[in-house]
Amino acid sequence: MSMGKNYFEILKERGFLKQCTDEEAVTGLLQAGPVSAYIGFDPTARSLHAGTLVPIMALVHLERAGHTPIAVVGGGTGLIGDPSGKTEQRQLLSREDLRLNFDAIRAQLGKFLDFAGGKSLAVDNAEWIEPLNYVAFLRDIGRHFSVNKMLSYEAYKQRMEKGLSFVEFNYQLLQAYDFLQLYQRHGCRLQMGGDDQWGNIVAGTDLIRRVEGGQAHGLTFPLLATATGEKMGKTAKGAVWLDADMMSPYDYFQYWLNVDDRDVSRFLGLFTVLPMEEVRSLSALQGAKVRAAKQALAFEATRLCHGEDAARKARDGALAAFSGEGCLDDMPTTTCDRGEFESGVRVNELFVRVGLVSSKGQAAKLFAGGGAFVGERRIKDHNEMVTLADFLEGEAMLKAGKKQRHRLILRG
RNA sequence: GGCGAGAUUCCCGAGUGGCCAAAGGGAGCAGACUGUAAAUCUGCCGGGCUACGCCCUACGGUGGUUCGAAUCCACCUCUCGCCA
Repeated sequence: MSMGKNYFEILKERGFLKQCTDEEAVTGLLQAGPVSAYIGFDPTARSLHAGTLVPIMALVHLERAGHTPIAVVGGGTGLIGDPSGKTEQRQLLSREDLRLNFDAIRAQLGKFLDFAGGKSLAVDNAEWIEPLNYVAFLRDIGRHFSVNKMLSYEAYKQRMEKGLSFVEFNYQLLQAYDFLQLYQRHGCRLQMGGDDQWGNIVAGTDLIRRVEGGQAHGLTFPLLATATGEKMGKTAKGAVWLDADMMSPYDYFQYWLNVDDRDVSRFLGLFTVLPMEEVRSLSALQGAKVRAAKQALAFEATRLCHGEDAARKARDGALAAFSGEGCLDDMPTTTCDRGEFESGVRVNELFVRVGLVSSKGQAAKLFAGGGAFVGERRIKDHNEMVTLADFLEGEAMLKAGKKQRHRLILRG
């Protein structure tokens, strides 16, 4: 089979690479033919969020390069909880919760990767971790680990201050064991992950060498923060979820459109599959033109997560709401009975009903700040009424701040 | 197991009997300026409501002292440090 550009080069030029066990060896491995490589995903929530998008995209590129991605959703390790980079002990999840999370996350990854067609694999490490026998594990696997060495890792040092339970201390052994299992079962030779996973990844390559005498490799991605120093994927309303029920494609699109200018270039490389020539030319845009780059970023990111149709709708809706182009039907819209506006409807109730604010109290704060509009009319008081006079040809635009808009349509 | 220190709102961090929904900073939201950007300045910033007032919930947990407790007492839980 013919391979295009080396996957390693792709990672490098798109900004995915932080550390690698052996650049030359990995390049060679990838050059030689299709390779299985894996990344572990934490099943601690019902949905993945924008913070886990970097590893997901790394697998997307891997699949596109003709290799075989393996997504390990840690049903087994999830029972323990990775202490890396955490300052406090993780809450342990029940098996049932993990099961539900696992199914949801696998379905979500399935939007990015081709599990159905067999180009990518999704596996649950509970398969080999749950049956483990303690004594056998200690004897066969545990003997390869040096406590002295583990204690010297930066990942554990932090926790040495705060306290680290024995359960968590064992996490690294299990992740290394995952790698070993994947090496044996699927010939997996490469593990990738966030840079906080470095220690765990290297532990896996060591274990494979000791147990199998085999050579495996690891590489890590930089841990992303936005230009303002925030963790990726957080907004006022919470995480930027990849699940359409938890965050609509329209809002997802808006999230990417509103990123800081300084992040656009980097994000285009990481979160789209646009060719690098295009990424570079978009990144070169200056001033107000940066918005064109953001449009591309938002569209591509939304397309990958929610599909072409949803992305188009999100874009058209956003255009309609903010620039008068696009299609009004694709922006958030609520249809109301004409009758209720004859006598008038209280603004605060209206804003709550269409979901622009979460409660009347929130509405009151918005009004006090001067951030609410019905059409061109600024709302200052929660007792104001919205009547037929506020509608133009049966429609009215509600605004909450500069970035949230909602369309009302009269019926009857 | 012993001794010492500690647990405050999304995060950091003040607060030692009423003036405490709790200083200050960060984050966030809103306004002005802009490009649905940044920086800057201004306002908001536990929640709800029949809203210039009322009602819930909150300073690790439980109980107590008091007219009144984040603040005092007792016990418990967890964390950190030293010792075993």
